[in-house]
Amino acid sequence: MRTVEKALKLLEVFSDKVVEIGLSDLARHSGIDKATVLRMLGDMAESGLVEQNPDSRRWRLGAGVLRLARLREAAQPVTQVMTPILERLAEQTGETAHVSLLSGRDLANVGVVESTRANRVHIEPGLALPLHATASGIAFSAFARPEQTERALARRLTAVTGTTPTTREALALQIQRARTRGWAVADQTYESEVYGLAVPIFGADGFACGALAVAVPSSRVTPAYERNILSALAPAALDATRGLGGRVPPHHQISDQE
Amino acid sequence: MRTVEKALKLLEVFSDKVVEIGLSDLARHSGIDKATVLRMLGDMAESGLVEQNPDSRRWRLGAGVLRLARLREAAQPVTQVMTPILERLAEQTGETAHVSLLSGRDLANVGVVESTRANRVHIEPGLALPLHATASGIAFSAFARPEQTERALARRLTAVTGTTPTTREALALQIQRARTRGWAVADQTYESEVYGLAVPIFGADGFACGALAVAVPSSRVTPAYERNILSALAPAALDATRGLGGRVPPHHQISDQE
DNA sequence: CTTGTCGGTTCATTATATACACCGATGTTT
DNA sequence: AAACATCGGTGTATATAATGAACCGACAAG
Repeated sequence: MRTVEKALKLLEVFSDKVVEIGLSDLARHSGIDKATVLRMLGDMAESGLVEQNPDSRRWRLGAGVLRLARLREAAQPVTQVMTPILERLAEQTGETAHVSLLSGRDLANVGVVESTRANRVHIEPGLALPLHATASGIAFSAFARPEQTERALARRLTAVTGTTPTTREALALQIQRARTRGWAVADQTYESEVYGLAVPIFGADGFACGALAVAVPSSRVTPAYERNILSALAPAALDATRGLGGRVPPHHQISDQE
Repeated sequence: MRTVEKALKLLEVFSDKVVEIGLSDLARHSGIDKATVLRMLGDMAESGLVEQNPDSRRWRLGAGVLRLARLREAAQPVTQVMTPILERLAEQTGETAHVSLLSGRDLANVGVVESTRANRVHIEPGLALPLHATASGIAFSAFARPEQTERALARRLTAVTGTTPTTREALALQIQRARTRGWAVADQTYESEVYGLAVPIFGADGFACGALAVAVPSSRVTPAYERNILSALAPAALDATRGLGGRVPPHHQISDQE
């Protein structure tokens, strides 16, 4: 594997659970030799991507990622544009709304507004969503550039829950259904007891660049509830696409019937 | 030079001026062979650090940086904590306030609130501030871990303007003055006609981890004006240190006399 | 005292990054 | 329209940089 790729893969250990990690832990986790990991961390620290806690000697994400995010946000204000859209969507549906964009192999969750209800779905910020196991991933894949869709289909499809599509055929069917409807559904394919509804967000080229989604506790889902969410998702997705400088392709529409 | 370091150095071309860049341009700018640059970009795209505009085939920062920033922000909410502090500081002083944290070799600007006055200092988000040429850099270096201070002094000190300190002795003097005063000043050492005042922000270890600063058009500076800004900076820096979970070392104080 | 683990260093081996030449496509100049 | 330049991207022999096992001192637990 390429060295740069390996080094950047190290960053994937970080999550809301793992905020800091020691050298040996990281080496074990990544399967890379300690000496190599240390050198990579040193290189990444030079550019501020990671930093070392001087007391514990453990490593964490560095201030450089904030700098890069600000640069990107100045060039294209995704967070700024999406926050009010997510807030309205969460308010209208009473459920957790989130937005994700293509980031390498997966969709990166780049914005969440949680429901205020006691029984709600929690989505951790910065989570990487697998394309085949989430409503967002299906909605994206259904309207992405053909080569992106093919990549999603060609990957090894790991079962996250019992209902995750794991064959190319099953995933292709989901994508096809999403393509005709204009939206995607994921019934506990990523987390049990979580039901997801998602619609694509389009880029300037008229292909999907991400997805807008609402996540609901399965227990609350009824056909009427679902229709209500979709009727809020459709205009929100349009706002999102326009706000990000994208273009909805002709003939695209969100049909609110099964 | 190490490969990972070289690859990450490519990210430094991006700024508010350069939002997208083509392969050949990037190769020329970095002095690295086109083929190598392309492979590095491919590796970084895999993890979402950069992405390719499918139409222009040019490269830009990817959604992955937003994901990483959200992860870090969830672990330590820098932006969230600093925004109200900056807003109050900008309001109290009527000038542009900004905060920066150590990120690799330099300080990374991770938050700005601009003055509302017509004649004001503009600071671009995500800017990397050289340690020797800015008030923030001096304030940081004066209270940083000794090895950080030494690194700052040992570097090649490039003249950015006519008044930038370029010898180790000149820089050491500035740092020493900042250490006794508790704050640093930079009179047009980075941008002409910009006067900077900065105070350190401390980490949990009692050493500086960044700086809080106010930037003023030189024409407005008088001793009284400066004192006024310092009296707003001092409590703001205390709030910042505490808000970020840091600890102000004993005996540290900000003296408002020259 | 023994044992295990930590972060970090060293250095011979080898796998990987590199640079050159080259490609077809696109755009400019003459 | 012919000639030329530049673009993004590819293939490959070569050389450089990544690698991993052994080792270090420090620390903690038993």
